[in-house]
Amino acid sequence: MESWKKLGLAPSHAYLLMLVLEEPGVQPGYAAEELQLSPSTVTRLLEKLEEKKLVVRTTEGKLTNIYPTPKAKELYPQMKNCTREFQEKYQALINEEEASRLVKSINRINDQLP
Amino acid sequence: MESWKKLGLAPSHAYLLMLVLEEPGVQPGYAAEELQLSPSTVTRLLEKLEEKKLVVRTTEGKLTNIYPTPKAKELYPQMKNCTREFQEKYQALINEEEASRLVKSINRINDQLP
DNA sequence: AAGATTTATTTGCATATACAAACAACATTC
DNA sequence: GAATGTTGTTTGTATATGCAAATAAATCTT
Repeated sequence: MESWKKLGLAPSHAYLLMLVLEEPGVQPGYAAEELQLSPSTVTRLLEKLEEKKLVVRTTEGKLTNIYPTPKAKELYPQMKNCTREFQEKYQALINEEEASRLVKSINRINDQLP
Repeated sequence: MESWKKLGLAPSHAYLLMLVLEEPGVQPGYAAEELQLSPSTVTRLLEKLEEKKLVVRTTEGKLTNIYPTPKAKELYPQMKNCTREFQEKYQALINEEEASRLVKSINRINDQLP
């Protein structure tokens, strides 16, 4: 988590921002599903990201599109680094097969949930 | 989660209360470790439980002991029921071996964490 | 086309939780 | 035994998050 602090972004903000960078124009509802958050939480995260001039929202009718600003684009490589660091740290910490077993278990269970 | 509502207790409150019922006189710090919560969170939960006359705190020196009230003791069977219901619901939902594999994975990983 | 239903987003309010600082009692050291 | 450090608990403040209601736009019904 250390790494994120340098960026001045909480992980949840950063993950949303990366999604916006990877799919410019993405809509809040889709982002909510993708990140497994409620729509209202996404709205709150977007408020913060907008304050920080990292995204802009354009609303047309009932749809809203989210776009990254240039400032956000500059941050992208650093954010990628953070996710990499994070993974490396945890893969060192957690035995690798164990982690992949866990991920598989979780995915299988997820498939079975309603 | 339905089941808990009837009791008027959020699950986290109920789990703390059950701990207190099972180990009367337990201390906040110990409860925090046991429930994997921070001490401050336990304090906040205790405030609520005390308001509802389900526990009492007695402070001597820097130590605090938590005791269940008779009212809490009456609730115990119902709370036990809730945990049972909850488990049954999820074991029906999730394939059983899968769940136990997952629990094992999580435990193994937990053992390896610092 | 007016009214009813559905859908996407935002707001108001509530809860859970933590971190850091404050506090209070105890323990250590010189 | 006064100063310093340690430990257990509580407060102040902040963040993350969700549910239910409000809003607003799109779609369907008749």
